[in-house]
Amino acid sequence: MPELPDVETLKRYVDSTSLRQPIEDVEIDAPRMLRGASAATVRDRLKGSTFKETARHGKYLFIRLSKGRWLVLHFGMTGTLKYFKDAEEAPGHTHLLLHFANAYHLAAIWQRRLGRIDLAESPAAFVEAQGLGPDAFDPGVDLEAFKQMLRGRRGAVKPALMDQGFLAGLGNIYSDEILFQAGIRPDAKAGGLSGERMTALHRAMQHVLRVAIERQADPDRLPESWLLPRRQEGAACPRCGAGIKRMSKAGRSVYFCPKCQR
DNA sequence: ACATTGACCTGAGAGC
DNA sequence: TGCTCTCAGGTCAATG
Repeated sequence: MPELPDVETLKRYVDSTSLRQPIEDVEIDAPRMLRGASAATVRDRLKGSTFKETARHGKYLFIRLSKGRWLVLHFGMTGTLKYFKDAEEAPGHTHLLLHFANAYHLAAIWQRRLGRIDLAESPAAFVEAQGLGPDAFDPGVDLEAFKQMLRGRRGAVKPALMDQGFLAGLGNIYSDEILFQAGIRPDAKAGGLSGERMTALHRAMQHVLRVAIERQADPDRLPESWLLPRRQEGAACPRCGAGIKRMSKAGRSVYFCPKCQR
């Protein structure tokens, strides 16, 4: 699930459910997912805090705690959040569970344990320490900045888009979608794209992210004209009807239309 | 600098 | 039904 639009949706979910509620108790069972702060430190910091505000950078969600510092969550491939009332509703694979004073609960769930829980002084400090590039949806990444960044890359365009140190937030699914909408082959050289194609790529990136966020990153609500609902080998390209191709690259599947993307 | 591979985890779906 | 195999929206380290 969690690429930039999914994490933005989770951020808004926290905003609409969990702000300003005192946290009365905390359960953590996530040894491998804690890399910076220990479970005890995270628990102490959360317990008795409220959530003051949220922020997002790339695929990371940050939540400012009233006792100071920010909770950092990364959702890996299967992570998500659930806010609920009845304790019996606690989902399986919950690795962080907060009990609010209003008797509601917030569960952070990772079916596969690929994810991260941490504390940071600030989102900016974390982004710096982690070596993340600018957020892909940041207006500061305007066309000129984007072109400048691409020109410095020698490799293929898809790995560049997915490189969190280059641009933060895009993963396998959305980078395929953006390249599809821009009409660019995933294995085209990033730095060798014409100015026109870089412009198309930038426009597609903005468009895909904006629409996906508007639709709460729900695959069932994304436009039929997108590649996303047909990411399977041989499916009909929504634009030209040709068969969608699948390639394996760096251990991940790449889907594209060989006719529309050149 | 860049690309590839395997490891980390668990579950779903396909094929037999 | 049950087994085995492959794959899944991410990242990191190690290797060519």
